[in-house]
Amino acid sequence: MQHFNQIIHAWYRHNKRDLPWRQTTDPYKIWLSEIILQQTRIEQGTSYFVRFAETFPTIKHLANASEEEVLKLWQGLGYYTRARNLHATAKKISTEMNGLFPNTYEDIKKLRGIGDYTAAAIASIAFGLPHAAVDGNVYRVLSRYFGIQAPIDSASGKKEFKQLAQELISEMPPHIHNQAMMEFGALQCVPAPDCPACPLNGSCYALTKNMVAQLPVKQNKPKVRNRYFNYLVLLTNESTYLSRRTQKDIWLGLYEFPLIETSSRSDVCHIVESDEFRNFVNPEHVILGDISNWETHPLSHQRIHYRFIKFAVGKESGISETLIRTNKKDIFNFAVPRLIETFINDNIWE
DNA sequence: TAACCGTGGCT
DNA sequence: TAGCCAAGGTT
Repeated sequence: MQHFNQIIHAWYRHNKRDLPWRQTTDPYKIWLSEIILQQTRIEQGTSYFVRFAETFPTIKHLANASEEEVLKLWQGLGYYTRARNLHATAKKISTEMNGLFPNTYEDIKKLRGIGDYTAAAIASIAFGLPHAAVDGNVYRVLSRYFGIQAPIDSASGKKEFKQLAQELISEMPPHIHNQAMMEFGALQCVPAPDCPACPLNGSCYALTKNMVAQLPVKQNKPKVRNRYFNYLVLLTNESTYLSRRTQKDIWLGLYEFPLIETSSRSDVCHIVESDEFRNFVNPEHVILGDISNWETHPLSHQRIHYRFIKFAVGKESGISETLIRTNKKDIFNFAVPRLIETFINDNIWE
C-alpha cells in the first residue's frame, strides 16, 4: 500500500493538470467545481466553472441571483437539479448560516446536492480534512490495482471501496491524495488503459490476472424508455410561444415549445385533432407549416424521439394563457434543453 | 434497492 | 454503430 501511494503521488506531481479550481482553497469555489463536475468530464465542465465564478464570485452573489439566471448559465450542462440545489444551498448558507460554508464533513454533507463523495472532496480540498473521496475514477483504480470485485453499484461494494480508500489516505495530505487518485484514474487508469505506460504495471492485480477490461464490476444495467415529443412551434410575424416544465420529470424548470407527447411516432393529423392541441390553440385559426423529420436525443435513461411542427398563428388563434409569448430575439434569454437550443440556433430568427 | 436525472466524447 | 461512462445525488 505504501508502494502504491508513493507511485501515485509521484505520478501526480509530474502529470497533474493546471485547472482553475486548483488555484484556490475558497470553499465556495471548491464546492462550485465539485457540483459542476459531478458525472461530468473536466473538458465539459471547465468553461462553466469559469463563467459561474466570474458571474457569481461569492456565495452571496449566487444567493442573490434568480433561479432563472442560474439555470440559464447552467444550460447545456445537464442534470439540472444540480443547478437548482446549488442555488437553494447558496441561499440557505447566505440567510441561515451567516454566509459561512460549513467546515466539517458532517455539516457539509447535510447540504442539498452534496453526497458522500462531494462532502469528502470539499472537506479535504478546502479544509484539509482526512476524508477519502471515492468517485468513478477511484473505483476503477482501486478495483484494478487491488483486485476488488465487489460491484461498485451495490451498497456493500461502496462500503468496501470507501474503507480501503480511507485506509490509503493516511499516508498523504488528504487534498493531494484525493486529487492524485482521481487524476490518475482520469488520465492513466482510464476504461481502456495504456498499461505498458503505467507506473504501477509491475504490481497491478488486474493486469497480472488479465482482468483489466472486467474491472470495475457493475451489476445494474439501466433500462432506457422511449418517448415521443411533438413540439409545436407557433409563429406570428415576430414572436413565438414557450412553456415551462414544472412536472417532476426531465428538464424540470427549463423552457421548451408547447409539447404534445405521444406513445409512438404518430401522424400529424392525430396531433392536430387531439384535445391537448385544442388546449394550446384554436385549430380552425392556425395554418400548418413545415414539419421536421423525427430525430432522437438519447438521455441516460430515456431515448427522446422528437420533431418540430410549425404553425402560423394570428391574434384570433386562441393561444392558451399558460403559454409564454416571447419575441424571437428574447428567446435566447430562456434556459432550454439542448435539443431546443439546437433547433433555435438552426432556424434563423430575424 | 432500483429508478431516475443530461450531455458529450470515445471506441 | 451502439454502448460505455464521466470529480454522483435523490427518492
